Amino acid sequence: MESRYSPQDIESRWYAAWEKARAFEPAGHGENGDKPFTIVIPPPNVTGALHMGHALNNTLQDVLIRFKRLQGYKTLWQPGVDHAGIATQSVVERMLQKDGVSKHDLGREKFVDRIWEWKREYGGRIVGQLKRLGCSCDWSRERFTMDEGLSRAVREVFVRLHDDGLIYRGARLVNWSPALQTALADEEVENKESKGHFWSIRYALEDDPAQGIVVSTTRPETLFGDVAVAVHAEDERYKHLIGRNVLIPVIGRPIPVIADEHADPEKGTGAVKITPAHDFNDYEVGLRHGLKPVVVMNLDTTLNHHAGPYAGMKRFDARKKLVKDLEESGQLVAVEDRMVSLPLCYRSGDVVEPTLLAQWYVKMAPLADLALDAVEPGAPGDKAVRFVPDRYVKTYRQWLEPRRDWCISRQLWWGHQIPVWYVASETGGKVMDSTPYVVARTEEEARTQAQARFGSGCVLKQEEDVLDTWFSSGLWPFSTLGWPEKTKELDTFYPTDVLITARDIIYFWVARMVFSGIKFLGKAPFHTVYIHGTILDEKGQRMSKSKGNGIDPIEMIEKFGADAVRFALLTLTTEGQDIKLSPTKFEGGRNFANKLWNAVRFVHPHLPAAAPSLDGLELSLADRWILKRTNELILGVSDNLEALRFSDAAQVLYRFTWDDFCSTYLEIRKKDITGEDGPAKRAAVTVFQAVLKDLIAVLHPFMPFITEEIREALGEKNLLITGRWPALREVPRDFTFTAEDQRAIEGVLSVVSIVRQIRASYALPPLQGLDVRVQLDDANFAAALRAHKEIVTGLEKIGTLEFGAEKTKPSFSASSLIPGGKVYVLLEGLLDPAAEKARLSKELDKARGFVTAQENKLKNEKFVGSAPADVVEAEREKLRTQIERAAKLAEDLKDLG
RNA sequence: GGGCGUUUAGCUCAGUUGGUUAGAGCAUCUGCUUUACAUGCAGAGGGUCGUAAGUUCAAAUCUUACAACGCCCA
Repeated sequence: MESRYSPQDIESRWYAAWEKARAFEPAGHGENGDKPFTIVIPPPNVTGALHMGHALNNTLQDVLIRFKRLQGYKTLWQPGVDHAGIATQSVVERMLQKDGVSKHDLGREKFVDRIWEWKREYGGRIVGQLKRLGCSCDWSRERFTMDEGLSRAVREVFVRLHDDGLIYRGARLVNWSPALQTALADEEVENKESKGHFWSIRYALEDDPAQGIVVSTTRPETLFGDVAVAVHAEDERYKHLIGRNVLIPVIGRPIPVIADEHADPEKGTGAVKITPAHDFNDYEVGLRHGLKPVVVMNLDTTLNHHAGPYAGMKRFDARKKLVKDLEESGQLVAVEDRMVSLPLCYRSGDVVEPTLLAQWYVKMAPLADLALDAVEPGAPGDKAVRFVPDRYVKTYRQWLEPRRDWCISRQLWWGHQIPVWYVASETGGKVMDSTPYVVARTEEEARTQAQARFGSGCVLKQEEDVLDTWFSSGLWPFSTLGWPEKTKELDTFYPTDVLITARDIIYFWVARMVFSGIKFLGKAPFHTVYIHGTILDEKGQRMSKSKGNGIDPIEMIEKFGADAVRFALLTLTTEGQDIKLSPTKFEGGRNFANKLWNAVRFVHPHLPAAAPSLDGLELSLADRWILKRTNELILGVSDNLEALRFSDAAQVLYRFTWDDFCSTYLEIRKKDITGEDGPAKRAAVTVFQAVLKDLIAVLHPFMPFITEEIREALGEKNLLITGRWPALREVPRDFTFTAEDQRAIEGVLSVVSIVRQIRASYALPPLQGLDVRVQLDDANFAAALRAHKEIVTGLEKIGTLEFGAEKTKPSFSASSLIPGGKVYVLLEGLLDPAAEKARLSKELDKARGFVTAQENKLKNEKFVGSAPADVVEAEREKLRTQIERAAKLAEDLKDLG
């Protein structure tokens, strides 16, 4: 074995071995063998490359899946990718653009073929990267949202929702992304504050141009679409104007002054222009007053004929010119700099234009209610969803509660084409808002339906729009398992268990999965949603391509190893907290792997060939102690993982491995392990091997690669990944460990600790044997420690070591306290009485300070009266020990003269 | 404006239901070529737990207010 663990050489080998063994496929063994445990991967975009957020998200999933697999569950980690409509279409469009080809040159069908080609060639990139990380997804079941089966699920859901009256087509205001030329859902719009202006413009009264009303706006170019000016009904400044007409500047079209609460007397001039076709608030105002919207902007952001002289100009050019013209004509009353909230398209960054267009919608109220009920305290078991941390229920509720209808149509070519067929022949071959349509699972079904209603000669034309990507990802927990077919997989693995994701996905995805699952399968898709934190850079900023502050997980894997990357991320994953990351954080993981590696490397030549059995061995106190600690390790890791406390689980492993197993146990038994064959050596190497076997099993979910490598070095035949979660060794059947043993090991270890402190403070070389006297208050305790003096001599270079109950302080000795006694280190010729005095005095002051505080506490009758008896007794005990400490320190101090 | 989170050692963070003399890793300092590991070993220093008030016998922990920083929504 190499003196340094080098992950690079072994990781791909083990991954291949797991795949070859089909270890990722659901199996199950033992008493849990029939119980399924399922996680569906939050499908990454097919265009995506692995970033740190993915690395964290998938590490967490892999830990749980490997843990449950070892426990014997029939585990399925369902992988796959998402077709990411907008992102993917843009990528391929950009590629074509380089060759000077537009998607329109190709036509829809050929363009979609090109995307499929692209997907086949580049789309699997992230899958390969997940493998580098060690993810044990069942790749034989990999799905893609555009697969035939998943597309069937999409059509089925569309038809069923439509039949239930939950899908409709309607013309209303939508978020229009001019750059992408598609409508967007509300969640796909990001509002960003940026510098803008507030222009105050005077509208003259129609019947008295000398009078007017000044309105303020951040988007003057929309004034051609104004249908009213609104003021507050109680606003004394404008009361008299209500009902009269004002003229839109430039074009002179008369519009009424109306009273509406949308006008806030405190804001600006208190009068606002109403443009229902281009503003969401105004749209509502328009509806309230029965005002017909006037559309002034085309989909390419040029203004239309309503804009008079500005017709044909792009929105921002028109704004610039209009402002200038208004200024010149004296109608611009004021300009104010101010921050404005700009709606931006989350993909293109373009300014979104609210636009009046016919789109397809899902009626959310009944579905949102299903999802909301799922997080109510009394929700029935199979319809209940809990969040970890539970505060995210609030985020989830906030999004669902408005029950806003969901715009699901996108003017894209890549995606699930909406399964709606217009009967074009009914409107002269053209598709118009009034054209009747049928909704069906297939074109054939559509034709049958249409012919029954419109006669055999009718001509059908399928809706050109595609569905929002989230429409299909919302079905992921069951569409991947074969729904709407009644499959065995669905039967076995639905509902799934835990969904692990990031908080920005709660809106987009989690809520939609929950109501889809309950609506179509009658059961929530998972019982638990674990929301992990966001990965940030060292300064606490989000990592992003544009900032260039990202840390590439693959680069880190190459530098430190996948296990190290995983372990570091797990250590940092405390409940829901964001993670400030820097490459140095992975060093800890790498060092940890190397530590374990070297421990194994050291003992390796001495390991017995046979499988470890504790029967008939002469187990020392250290042996029995590490066996007991191993039980605690197994329990600690299990409990923490069950509770989704990843960092705590990792911490337990780290502490055990580094402190207990390496620094303490291995150091105590070092001489025996490398020594002559005999009972001591046999016991030591066997216990080492037995503990190591359990350790690598419980460590495996966290560090799958190095643990397989070590397992192989131990000569084990079967892969660790498909092995068993270790059972606890029973006390006293397998070994004994009593309360006295615990006291004894703590006693000898505290002697070691004192010797080390004194050695360090006198700068004595590690190899200088020290003569040590340990004086205990209790002769039995002295005997118990004496029986295990080999632990002290194993950890420290000792000359002579005596344990006794007689209270004499050896001359020229440094002393310190351990619970129940004193430790003296003989330092003839070396002792520095002044330094020694200072050290002891400091200790004594501390102890006395504590005694005073403790006495005051116990003098307080309220404390003694109202605190629980066990707490009071514990405090009394503390006082007694500190009084004793103080007395002992004072004795030794006196002896120093 | 509404919601949520964070504030504990120089840095990054733990601290479960209030009951220790508040912990870890990194960094710092001292000493170690002790033949598993310098990606290491041994030891040490370092915190009035954001501020203020309150509840309580007892507060890093509960309540309220304030401050700073961050995220989400409008």
